[in-house]
Amino acid sequence: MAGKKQFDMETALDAAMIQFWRAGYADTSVDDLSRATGLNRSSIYSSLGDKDTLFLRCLDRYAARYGEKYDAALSCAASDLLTAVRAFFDVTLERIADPELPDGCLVAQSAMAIPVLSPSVAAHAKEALGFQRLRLRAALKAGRLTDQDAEAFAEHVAAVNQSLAIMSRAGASPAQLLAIVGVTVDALSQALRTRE
Amino acid sequence: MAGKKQFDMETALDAAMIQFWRAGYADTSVDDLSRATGLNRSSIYSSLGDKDTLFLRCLDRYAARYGEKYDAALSCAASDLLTAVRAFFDVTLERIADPELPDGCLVAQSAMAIPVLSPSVAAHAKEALGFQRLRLRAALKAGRLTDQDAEAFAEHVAAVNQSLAIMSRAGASPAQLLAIVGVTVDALSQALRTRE
DNA sequence: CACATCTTGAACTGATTGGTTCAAGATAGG
DNA sequence: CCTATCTTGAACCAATCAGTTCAAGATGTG
Repeated sequence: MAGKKQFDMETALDAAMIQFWRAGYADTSVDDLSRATGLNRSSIYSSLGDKDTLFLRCLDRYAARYGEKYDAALSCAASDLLTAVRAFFDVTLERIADPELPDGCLVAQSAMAIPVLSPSVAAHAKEALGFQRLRLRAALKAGRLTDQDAEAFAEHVAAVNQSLAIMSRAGASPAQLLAIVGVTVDALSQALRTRE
Repeated sequence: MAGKKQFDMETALDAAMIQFWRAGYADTSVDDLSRATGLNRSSIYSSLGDKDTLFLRCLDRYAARYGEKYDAALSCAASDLLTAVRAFFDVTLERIADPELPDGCLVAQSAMAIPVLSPSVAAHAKEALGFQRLRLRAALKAGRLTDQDAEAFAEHVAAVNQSLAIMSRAGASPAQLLAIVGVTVDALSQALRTRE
């Protein structure tokens, strides 16, 4: 079988992304990637690059895909900040609830592995986390929070969001995850109420 | 050199623990452990067991050591819950601030790697996280929180505490980490105030 | 001094790692 | 039908992995 592309690049990249997402960089071998994508070993190198390059592409793919969703969730921040932040967390909660996808978060996992990742991969992971904070800071300022509160809440919400990755990996139930974000949402609600 | 023990077991275990803590299970080879402990390869197997056994010992060691500190921090929960929770977070923040120790948290890192860890190691990691929640739940109930609030805050505080591991790995500053826990502490303070 | 005890370094096994190469074969366009 | 193009599987490489074994040597005790 040959002549034309035998596989769909997007599907293959998704499969590789999910493999990295589930097992992490260190615990994913090129053979694992071959099995996950259904692609031949040599096809991976010729079409997707070496392990490092491919991981970078998957990380960026992940950040772009869910970054868009987070952006969309926060788009109503100016008119209804509380709903926006709830929607922000929902992006994560729904992703975790999806049985097709691994638990956790590729960015969180990569951040955790930074001391043993290549500099460029580490930089991309940091960048993805930093972008998340920027997103949140902008949304919180667009809401009715003071600059100081917006900064603090941006750090907090980003951190709580990442904590869902750890907790879901450890087998936390949807109810437990909801309790985690609930306290944060209540705190935000309270902060908004006192400033009315 | 021989005849009597040439190395201090406690020092060696600490060195191994720190190596796992920094690089994680998958990214730590037995040679790394040999280098970190200063022990010979064969000494590791004869004195500390194989990689899996040693990792388990390090994980338990870590959980016991910091578990005690968390317990001590929460001991004043009944009389002053807010101070207790602040002290709880301080255990983590001080550990992160210690330049002798890696950033992050061995338990958080192990939890994140659960899908690729051996069942027994995964169980210990889950157990450590579960114990943390029990600790917190007991403390929050001993304070003046309702059962419902205590449950939710226990999940939340445990999660935020773990999030510090991710954020510190990604290079968050002490001020950023403080902002993260600040929102939680404020929320707890608020919850206590409304119930007075 | 001599013995028993323990550590050490080094060698070794078999499996797996990331990475590369290439002949064989299947296909599409001419 | 023929040819140029591409994928495929398999083999190969050097390096590293976890794990084991053992002779050599150093030590404290008797």
